[in-house]
Amino acid sequence: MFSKSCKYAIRAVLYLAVHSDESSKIGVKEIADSLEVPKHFLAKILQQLAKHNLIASIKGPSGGFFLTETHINASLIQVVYSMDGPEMFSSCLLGLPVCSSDNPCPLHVQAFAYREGIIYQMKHQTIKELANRIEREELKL
Amino acid sequence: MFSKSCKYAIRAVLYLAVHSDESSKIGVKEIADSLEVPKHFLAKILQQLAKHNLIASIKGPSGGFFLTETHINASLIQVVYSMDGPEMFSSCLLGLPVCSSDNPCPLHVQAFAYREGIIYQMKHQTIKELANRIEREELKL
DNA sequence: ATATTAAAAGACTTATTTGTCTTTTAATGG
DNA sequence: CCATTAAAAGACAAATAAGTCTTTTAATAT
Ligand code: FES
Ligand code: FES
Repeated sequence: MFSKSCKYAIRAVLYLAVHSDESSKIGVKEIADSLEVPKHFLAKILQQLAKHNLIASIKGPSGGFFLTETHINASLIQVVYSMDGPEMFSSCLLGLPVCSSDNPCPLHVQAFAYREGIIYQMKHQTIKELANRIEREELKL
Repeated sequence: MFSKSCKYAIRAVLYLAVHSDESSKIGVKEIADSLEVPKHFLAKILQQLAKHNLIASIKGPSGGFFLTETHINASLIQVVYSMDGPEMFSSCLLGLPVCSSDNPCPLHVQAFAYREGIIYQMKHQTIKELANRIEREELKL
């Protein structure tokens, strides 16, 4: 469903949501170590997220990555979109050229419900809310 | 979610379910043309399905691929399993090493529920039932 | 038997994704 | 200003997935 880059991106953003803020930035190394993902690969992903204004970054000593109030009140859907593009939201489970309820494939009904369910959550829940739930319920990253 | 091979495989099996039987076999060319997928690539996929006994094949003149009564009463889940292996049924949406309700990732609740929905359908519906529905509702392949 | 047909098998190429490494740029503190 | 720190940028390399092509094997009909 998601590419590896996208999975790493989601986890990294949530990690930042839980652990960082304006005054305590976090470096790639710490994130990569915590999430157990390749450091340099993650660096490129974080760069891309920063370029799309989904996370903030500052160079130099005491620099690193962090989320501002704006970032943390956004939804995860932006992250998915910036990593994997729009296809995920609209593509047919069987790879047919269009996915539509008017002209559905044999698996459309379930597939559509599945996709919409996940999208709905990612769209209508802020990163902050997710981060709170992660801390409250001690969810994995 | 599914690899391209797996998508082609599902579509090909459903195509055979609708159009073939013991007495009217179908060649790779016809299937590839109908589904608009690369012929030689599909050939390898059909070979693999045949080797796993999910479809039947006969060489030579008037040969081709087809489904027997046994094949058509099986479920699609076998096809997925034989192409993409068991990961799809058990892997975490965020790529964490294990997916479990005991130790869930932040997206587990939705991801799990909806995944189970698709798996349930693929597991408890026979290929024959699906084929009937495809003809009745004129679904795409 | 033999020519024909179509799948089986396997070698190979291309494309995409994932991962690594090095160099450059910018911010900070002394 | 200068040394240090950490992200940005970009060039590569490896791994996997997707697709192509050729040769071999088996079934059929003449
Ligand atoms: S048409 Fe296939 S999932 Fe919607
Ligand atoms: S733990 Fe991530 S989907 Fe179940």
